[in-house]
Amino acid sequence: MAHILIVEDDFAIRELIKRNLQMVGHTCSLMGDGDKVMETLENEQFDLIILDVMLPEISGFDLIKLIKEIKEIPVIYVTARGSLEDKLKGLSLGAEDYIVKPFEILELIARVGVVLKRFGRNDTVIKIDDIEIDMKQHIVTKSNVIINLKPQEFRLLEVLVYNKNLALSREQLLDMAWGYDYVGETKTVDVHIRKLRQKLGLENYIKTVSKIGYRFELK
Amino acid sequence: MAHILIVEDDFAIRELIKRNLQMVGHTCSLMGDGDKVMETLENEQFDLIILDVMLPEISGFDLIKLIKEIKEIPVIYVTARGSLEDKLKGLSLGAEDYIVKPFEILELIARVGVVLKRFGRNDTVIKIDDIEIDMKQHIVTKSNVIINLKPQEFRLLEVLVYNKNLALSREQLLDMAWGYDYVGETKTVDVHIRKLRQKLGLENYIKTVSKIGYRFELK
DNA sequence: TTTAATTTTGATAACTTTTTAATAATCTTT
DNA sequence: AAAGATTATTAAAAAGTTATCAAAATTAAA
Repeated sequence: MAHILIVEDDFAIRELIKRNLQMVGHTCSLMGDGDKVMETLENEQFDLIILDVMLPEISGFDLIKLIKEIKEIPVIYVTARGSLEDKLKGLSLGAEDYIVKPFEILELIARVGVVLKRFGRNDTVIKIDDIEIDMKQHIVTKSNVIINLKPQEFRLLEVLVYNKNLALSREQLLDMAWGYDYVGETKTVDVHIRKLRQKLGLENYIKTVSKIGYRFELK
Repeated sequence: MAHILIVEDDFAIRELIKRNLQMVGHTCSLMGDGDKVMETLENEQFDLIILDVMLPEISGFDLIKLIKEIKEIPVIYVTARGSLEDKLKGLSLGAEDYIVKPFEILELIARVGVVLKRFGRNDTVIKIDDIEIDMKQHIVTKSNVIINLKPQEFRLLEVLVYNKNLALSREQLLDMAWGYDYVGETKTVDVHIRKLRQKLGLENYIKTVSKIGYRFELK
């Protein structure tokens, strides 16, 4: 999927972000301070930077400015402070989004997804064994045969793929694939999961996590 | 359709552009810097060049100048968001259009289409089974019988053909075939789709993508 | 200005998708 | 191993979307 640079001085948070982004298939490089960011950007291609604005040496805001001068790369910045002013400052400097600590890890993943999509850097075709999911064409094939998925099945599949290897509760799945304002039973998730397993032969990939929900297991 | 040269130093963006132009049927050659552009142009025929103005070795603006000296070939240049001055500079040097990063991929495809059309380099006749669409003359025939399409029906057909295999929402279709400033119901798209299907017997080609819109499926 | 042609809208029919609810199967815990 | 709880499976009901038609509105032409 995407290659992401994480610049964050707190070791625990750095690792937390990395672990979770890796779990859904991104690759990550880590940095504890802003010193070598510009240098690294010269030599390595990234699809996205996640940047703490409270760094020991250099202000994250200054860094955004520098990054934007040399590269057309999206930045999501992480801020502890709550002031609206700070948030706007980062955005006006060209950051694509921000997130406030402490944050929900699923929210971070979702924002990363949105930004990557906006920048057209995420995969439009995902392959699992003989299954191909083409996000742009809205077509799913298995062994090159088109499998007709209902719209809601497709959305659920997207969410599962995008959050692969994470255990997702039925409520989370409803939020993400049906929308936060959805009202209805969680049972409908089960029924849709069944359809995906059946139509795409994903019995070995979509695992039931008892008492919680489901997890899409991918290498 | 057309053969397009993409000169862009950012690998991800280069591939992104290629992928999408190929999806709608163009062929592409890629270059990471401006060094060999002139040389390549001597040996290979292109219908269009997409050129990043921020290249490592040579300025894209200088390149436009050089290209225009030796060839009658349209150039669309890609520039980071910025000054009006820059945009005008490229146009005054003879570029046909420009696009600002980060860009919507559909917008790029649309601009490529417009420029190719203006230069008369895109296919003027497209064939689907027994249907022939003459883009230049605005004439459509089925089994050599002229089918009278209303102007708006033809514009919609053009957009569908030009974005073949992509799932397009009613809103996107309105933007592209009716114009971004169009105000009105999306229903009118449905009615025009019906007309095209009916008049041209395209029931098996223009697929409904439930909850999204339509997709024109071609080989 | 009147007439003709085109486009849009709104009503309803036809169809598709989603949800629910009931029952069977499976898993967990004691 | 049995009871209790959770999940799988089905199919019918409900909800939602798209297709179709023709009248109304708009635009262009005479």
